[in-house]
Amino acid sequence: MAHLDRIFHSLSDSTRRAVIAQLAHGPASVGDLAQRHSMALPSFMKHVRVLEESEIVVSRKMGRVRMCQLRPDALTIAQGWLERERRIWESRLDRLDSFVETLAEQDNAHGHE
Amino acid sequence: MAHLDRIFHSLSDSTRRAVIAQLAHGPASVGDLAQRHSMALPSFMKHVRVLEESEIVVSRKMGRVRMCQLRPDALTIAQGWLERERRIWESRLDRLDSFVETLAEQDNAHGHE
DNA sequence: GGATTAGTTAGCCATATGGCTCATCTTGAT
DNA sequence: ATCAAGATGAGCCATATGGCTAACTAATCC
Repeated sequence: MAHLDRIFHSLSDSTRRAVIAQLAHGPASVGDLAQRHSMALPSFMKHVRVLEESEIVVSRKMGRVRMCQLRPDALTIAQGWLERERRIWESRLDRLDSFVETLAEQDNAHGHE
Repeated sequence: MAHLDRIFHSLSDSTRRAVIAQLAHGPASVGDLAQRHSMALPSFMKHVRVLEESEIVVSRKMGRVRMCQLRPDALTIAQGWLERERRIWESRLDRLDSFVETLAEQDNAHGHE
């Protein structure tokens, strides 16, 4: 599960989430992305690399500019995991509800409303 | 957005994701949870604490046993963020499609610049 | 009461993270 | 040909993370 580790780790930093949010609106160069975050470029580059290693972002160099963009399926893996767990959790709550209902019915067995 | 930071950080560790997965099936004590992960209890407790600080898990002590359970809205915040970003990203791709179509049409009409 | 069980606290350690600066390299503009 | 711009590489630093052991507390069991 090292991939999920990397994906969620990427998402755990607000700078990187901001980069994702920005890239959701369209491709941008490292410089463009860096501008909004008052941070030295080498520091910022580390974030870009983290995003690339988690396969959320791809980039390629055109001239001296590196253009970055989101991968089409960037967030679906993370969403998939969350959705699966939530489903399990909710189906359990449903069963629990009906279990509680059953209990309630049994409880009412001798005093029907 | 320190809260999102903490949530995604919690999710970035496979031990903690396993705990969430287990808790999705129902409450469990710290001991129950720890058993499957060959790890010293104090190490494991740190994970539990991380999960509590990110408000994914709540626990309360009954006797000498600490019972843990998922919070009902545990994963919705993370899902919400992911869903918002994906929506932006996809609506942009839609616009881009029509933009490319438009370009193609113009290209056919006038030639290039 | 004494032993056992389930956590908890404290502290150690190696590595990872996230920031910085300074030096370098490549490309684009003049 | 030179210079500026956009990255990139190397390396420093403080703090955080994730593991451990050992010692302690508090509930339960015999």
